[in-house]
Amino acid sequence: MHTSTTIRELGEHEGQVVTLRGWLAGRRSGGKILFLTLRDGTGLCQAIVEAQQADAFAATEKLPRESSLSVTGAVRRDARAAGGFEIAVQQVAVLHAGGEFPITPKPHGIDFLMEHRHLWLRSRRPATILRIRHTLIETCRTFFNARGFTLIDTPILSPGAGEDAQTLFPVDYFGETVYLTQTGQLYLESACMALGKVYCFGPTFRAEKSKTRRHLTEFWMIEPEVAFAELGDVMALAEALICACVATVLARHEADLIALGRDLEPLRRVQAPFPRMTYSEVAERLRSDATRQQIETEMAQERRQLQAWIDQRGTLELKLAGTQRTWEQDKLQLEIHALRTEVEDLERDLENRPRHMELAASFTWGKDLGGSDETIISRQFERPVFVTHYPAEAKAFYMKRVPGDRPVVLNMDLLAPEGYGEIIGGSQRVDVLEAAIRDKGLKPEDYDWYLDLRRYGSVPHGGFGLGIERTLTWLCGLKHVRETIPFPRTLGRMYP
RNA sequence: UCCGACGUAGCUCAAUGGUAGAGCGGGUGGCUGUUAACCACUAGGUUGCAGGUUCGAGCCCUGCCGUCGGAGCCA
Repeated sequence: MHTSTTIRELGEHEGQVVTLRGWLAGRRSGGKILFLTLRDGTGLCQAIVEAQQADAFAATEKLPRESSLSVTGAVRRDARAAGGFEIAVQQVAVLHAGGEFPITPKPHGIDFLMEHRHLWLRSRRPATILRIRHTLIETCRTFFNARGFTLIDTPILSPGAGEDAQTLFPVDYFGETVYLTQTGQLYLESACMALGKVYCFGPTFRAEKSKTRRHLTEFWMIEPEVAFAELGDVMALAEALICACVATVLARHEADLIALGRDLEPLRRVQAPFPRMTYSEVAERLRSDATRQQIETEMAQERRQLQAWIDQRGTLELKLAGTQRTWEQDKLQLEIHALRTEVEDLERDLENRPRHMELAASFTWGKDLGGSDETIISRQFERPVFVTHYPAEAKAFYMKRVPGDRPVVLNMDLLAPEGYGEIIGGSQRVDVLEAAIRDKGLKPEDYDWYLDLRRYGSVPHGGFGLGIERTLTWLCGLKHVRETIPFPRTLGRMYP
């Protein structure tokens, strides 16, 4: 029996005979020599099988990709191996010879990949994103723990609406209808009155019939709640949290982010203080000539980019027609395929722009900001932007009001830059509750326990919710939230 | 719920209304340093489903189903 090790630690065993256990990620053959690529969850490495090792050669010569196996052999340094080390195989034990693996090293469409999400996770890109997700979550927890917050697990089954009854998932609970939680907030407020500074982290569910790159029906949210906090304190907390998340992800995952194609410069610019605007200022800005001109400029740039990509594709296609060697054709076809996807995305974006411009130009005070409005505003800043003081009519009952002709609430949304939009929503909480509930057409008796919080020693308090998937989409520079969660639940997809 | 695009081999895509093809993946054979290897041969199709127009439909029309993107709503 030889030392078992992992691919990550291979370099520490140079010259020794070790055993690696993992999956067959790929194979190339050279007649009397095989180049296996092994994957074990810590990395990838090359294993060499020569024909003299007759048993090992026979065992792996036709082994399908993604079969599981353990290989034993000497670790040696070789510049030709990716990672710098390779293993010269002496023995192979096939743990399970698989069937033909559906996902090939060639491009696939998103529908096919999502249909095979359980297998797609083995590919490098999903695994990279999930590791960054792990870091993001760990950073959030560490951030709150270090500041004296107590973790409170709030229930997932709940008797009533947190925000909007229209978007609740009903569940049969021994003959009664209860709902999957949309937020832990109301329960968190109770715990806040007991422990001062608290946070919850868990899945939340919204039955929104939205099919956009920003939406999941099941997503994870981290929500802090702080006693004696006013809106400014809540904003300062959110700002510090985002700075910590960006800094930690940059520090630990620079290579991963580059592998995902993320431009690091915009992330490096994420430093406090973030710009702050009121809703009314945003409404004016949306309707302004400057914004219209900005969108037109962006569209002109996009059209130029689109033409450049189309020209580039044409050049590559010509080159492809004149190319003999197939490996070069292969590479050209991949580039053409990637360009085609980029062109399609950009064309779609350009199609939507006039509509978004129209929506912004005709924006009226009182509406909540739409996704396209957030995108427009967040493209105007290099750092995340706070938008505060939304119309009370557009927001939930539990936000504290500022009285006036057109009442606003002490709330804030944080918009991620580069067009990503809202990643945080929060507020200072209401203290005169019953009237607020009635104003929203809700029944106070449904919220009796929550009303108790204002009957027994209420204090000013506030908090916010951070959407993990949207934040991760922004950090990784992805086009769609569905890649940031292991098994996305969207309108129209429940499988696998 | 509404608007738009798409649906061809296991996968990614071609195919003026006129004989359904390529590459990858699979199979067989060859090659001792490959890097999403390469070379030769090979199998693989009810063109999403149901109607319609036409001498003739993958292509045109209608309906349905599915996927993708957007609006409303939202983290």
